Amino acid sequence: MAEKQRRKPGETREKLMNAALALVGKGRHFASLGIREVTRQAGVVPTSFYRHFRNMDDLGLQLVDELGLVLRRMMREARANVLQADKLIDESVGIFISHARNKRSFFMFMAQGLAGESRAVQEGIRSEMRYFASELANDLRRLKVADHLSDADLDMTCDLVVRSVAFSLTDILGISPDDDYQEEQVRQRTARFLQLIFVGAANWKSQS
Amino acid sequence: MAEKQRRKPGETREKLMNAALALVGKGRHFASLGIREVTRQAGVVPTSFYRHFRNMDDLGLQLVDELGLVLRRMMREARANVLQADKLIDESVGIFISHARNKRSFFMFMAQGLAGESRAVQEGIRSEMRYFASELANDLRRLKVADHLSDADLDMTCDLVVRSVAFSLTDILGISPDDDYQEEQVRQRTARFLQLIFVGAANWKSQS
DNA sequence: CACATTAGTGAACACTTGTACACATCAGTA
DNA sequence: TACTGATGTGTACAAGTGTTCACTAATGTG
Repeated sequence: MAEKQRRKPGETREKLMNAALALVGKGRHFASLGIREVTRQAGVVPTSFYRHFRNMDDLGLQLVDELGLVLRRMMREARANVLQADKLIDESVGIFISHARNKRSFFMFMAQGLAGESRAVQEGIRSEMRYFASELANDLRRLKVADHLSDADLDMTCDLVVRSVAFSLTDILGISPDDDYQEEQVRQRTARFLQLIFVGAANWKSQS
Repeated sequence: MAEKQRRKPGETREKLMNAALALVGKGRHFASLGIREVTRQAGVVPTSFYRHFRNMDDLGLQLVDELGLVLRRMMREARANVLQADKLIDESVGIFISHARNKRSFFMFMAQGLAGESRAVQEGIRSEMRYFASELANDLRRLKVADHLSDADLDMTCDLVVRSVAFSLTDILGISPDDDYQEEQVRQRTARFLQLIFVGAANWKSQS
């Protein structure tokens, strides 16, 4: 018989969430996962699932919360490493891509959730993106690199930046994790997208 | 007993594809659909499915082909209606949004497929987007609105434009189909994204 | 008109699924 | 120390799943 003990509270909970992520990382779509499948992957009996989650949507929501933590950690790292404003774009894109590589499953889950079938998960991820964009706007304000922009215009710019980077996710996640050449291509293209946007922002309202 | 007759070739095929789209339109994710579910919605016996598709992925691929037709029709309409270059953005975004409203299920399928679980569907949708971007680049070249840009830079700009519009899909599809106010918000925001990008393109390379 | 092909049907299969129930074990607290 | 609630286990079941098979009706071609 399998031993039954609860070493730490929430250990199985974590196992279940990791199992779901692992399946997503293997190419499965979150919406197609079932309770039994997840518990099997976690090495846990199906009924244990209900001790921690009401259903798969609930698990998805809690994954969104963890995703938030991952994103915040990434932002903190970016803030610590990006010192000079002129390297800002390249450094940030680099950090993003390396996170997308390390936490591949998490970011796959994020990309899926944007058009997923749970409205709540969808809204959660959008909310994370909005937060990210507003923090980016604050940083730029602090760096005084966009003083000529109104708050609303700066917000819009950052929104577009975040969206563009998020879309690049589908590029990165679509290529093999060890295809360094293609990864470099994506990195460069994403960086140029952002440069284009910032050139637009720099010249915004000066015309018209 | 139900009558059994084959009035037109491919009638059931169409019924199955429409059934899948209908379920997607109701909020289900394509990856979570099953053969039985689709045939039930189509009012057809499960075995009929195999007369037309090998599996759900196959159905998805054929939906991508039809999606291509929808996109091409949209592009043709845009070309016919956008006469003056200064209204180009607003008109195009308007046409896009009205199509997204009319063919809601199709565009939901597209948004889902970008991060779906079938690599082939994913690649198909990306391919449609690339085609769209390259056609857009051709149009802009013909209009001579971006003569100072190299071909590669124009391609990149159009790529970013298409991505931004595609991302707006998740905005539009997330709101209720009859929420005109929110739809107008999305329309304006998307248009401003594109304006920002084009301002960037107009000033590209003139600096640095 | 005869015939091969295509498209549709229904029954059957072996599995998988979500969920409920009763029970066992642990951790902390009074 | 004895109790209590949280957590984990095993069994069970009805419903749903993908797929195969043999059969039938309609179609288009010779």
